[in-house]
This record gives sequence, C-alpha cells and structure tokens, in this order.
Amino acid sequence: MRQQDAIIQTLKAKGLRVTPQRFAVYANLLDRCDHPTAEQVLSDLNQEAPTSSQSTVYTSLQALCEVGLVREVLLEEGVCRYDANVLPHHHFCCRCCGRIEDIAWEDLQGVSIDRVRSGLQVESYEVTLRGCCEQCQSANS
Amino acid sequence: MRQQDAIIQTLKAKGLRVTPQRFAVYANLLDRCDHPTAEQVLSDLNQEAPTSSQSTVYTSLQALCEVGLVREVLLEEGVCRYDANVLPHHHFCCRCCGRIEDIAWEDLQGVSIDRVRSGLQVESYEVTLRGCCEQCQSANS
DNA sequence: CTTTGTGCAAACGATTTGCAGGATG
DNA sequence: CATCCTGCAAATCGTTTGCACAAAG
Repeated sequence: MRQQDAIIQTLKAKGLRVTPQRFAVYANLLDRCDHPTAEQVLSDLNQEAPTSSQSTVYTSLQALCEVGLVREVLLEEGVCRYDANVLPHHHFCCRCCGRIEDIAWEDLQGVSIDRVRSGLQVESYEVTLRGCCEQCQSANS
Repeated sequence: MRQQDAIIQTLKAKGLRVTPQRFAVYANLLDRCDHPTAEQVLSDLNQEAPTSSQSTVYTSLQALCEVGLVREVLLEEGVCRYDANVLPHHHFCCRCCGRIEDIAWEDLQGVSIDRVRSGLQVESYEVTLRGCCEQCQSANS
C-alpha cells in the first residue's frame, strides 16, 4: 500500500492527474523487469478485466515519457518499448530471443566521451550490447 | 564509371542480381552521409523520373541488409533508417534536429566490454551519443 | 528457360487523432 | 466548474504481401 502512495505522489509531483488508468500503466511498468511494448502493457492491464483503452495506454505512456518517469527504448524494428528505469543504464539485446536486459551503469565503465569530435555537445550516451543471453546459450548447446 | 563497376562487382559478389533499381538504391545509400529512411531513398530516386516502386525499394533494402552491405539504424521512433557504412562505428543523435552522425570507432575508445556481467556473450556493441549538434548550437544562440 | 526481381494495389500492424462524455483537482 | 483524461472509432503512417508480368543469368 505504501508503494501505491509513492506512485501517486510521484505522479502528482510531476503535475500529472492521478487517474486509475494512468496509475495502472505506471505501476505495471515499474513492476516489470522487461521492456514491454505499449500493446503488452495494454493486454497485461486488461488481462482479467478491461481497465484501459488502447488510446489511453498510448497517451499515458506519452505523458509519462514527457515528464521523465519513463523512457522509450528503441532497439528493435517496428515497435517502441518502454522502461520505467530512468537512471542512466545500458542495454543488452539478445540476437536469438530478442530479450532486452538492463546493464547497470557501473558494469560498463571506461567510455571516454570527452575524446569525441569537437563541435558536438554530448548530453548523454548509452551503450547497446548485442549477443547471446545465458538462456539461449544453453538452449543452443 | 569505375565507382559504378565497383558497386556492380560488390552486388554480384554477394550473390545479388544486378538490376537497375537495386543498383540505384545501393548507390544512393553509398552516396549519402546521412541515414535515410526507406521513404527518403524512394523519393530521392524518383526525384526526376520514376525509377523504382515503393515495394522494390523496401525489398532491395532488405536484400542489402541480409547480405551485410547495409545496416539498419534504429535511433528514432517509428522509422527504420539505413546506413551503407557497415564498418563498426557509433552514432551521434541530435536532440534538436534529429540529425544522425557517424562517430568513427577510434574516436570513442575505452569501453571495457570484458567487465560486463558474466553469462552474457557479447558479440558486438555500439555507443549512442545524444546531444546537440554544431548547427543547432549556433542556431540556438 | 528457370529463377529472381519488379510494380501495383490491397492488406497490415502499430500508433495517432477527433470528438463527446466523464472524472479530477 | 474549468480543465484534463478517457474511450471509441476512424484515420494515418510506415511497411509487407499476393500476384502477374518482366528481366537476369
């Protein structure tokens, strides 16, 4: 219950009205460790009973992105995934199963951004690793 | 003219039939320093006279990707961009104008991949820088 | 001649939009 | 009670597909 209050406070603090649908979208995203698409969130919420419409999920995700509570992740063709982990981190993308895992910032040190071509004002960066995840490795052998 | 022969040889070497349309798509991509979408390539080719249909451009790009002459670049929502530079390199993505620039591999050294969580088999990686490009910086001031 | 590529139009899937009614602060 | 959000359905955008014809090796 305290968890829920925290979510409500967070939404309010960002100037977003707290509606059941918006709450549900954000809570769902916080709850997952993967990076779901809008459609996955939608069907997840409506699993047992219909709670949100398609367009509401889309607008909610957009609103959450705008205030910085959620970020878009673009690692795959055709779909846009969402991530409630907005702390800077990297991604690992499995070539076999498509799974996307977060890589903690500290686990990948040593990028020297200051060396980049002058003229470009770099505000942030992230590393995308591609390869084969543990599950797929054992499945393949 | 030698340039054109080189393209033809490259396509043949990859086992692709050399058709005027496919040639044009690949030549166009090699010619540009940006990372056009399929639609941009299409309209570019048909600028003066119609040379290729929509579906042909899409299938050509797909064929070129499959043989490794072109790579997909996913840095923006909704569209898939293409890049004829298949040497490993990084990308800079301007937040203001959306421009995407290649960053040479050597310009960004020091990522220590071996330190990443064990279990993950990393085959490749790339860094995405985000910020403000030179043109936008001067435009904003 | 066999195989592969092209072009058209229709199909598709993800996302967006217009608008009327409903809930929130 | 003014504003913002929701839900529906239709619209849109990028991309894919089916199929008949044409071109390449």
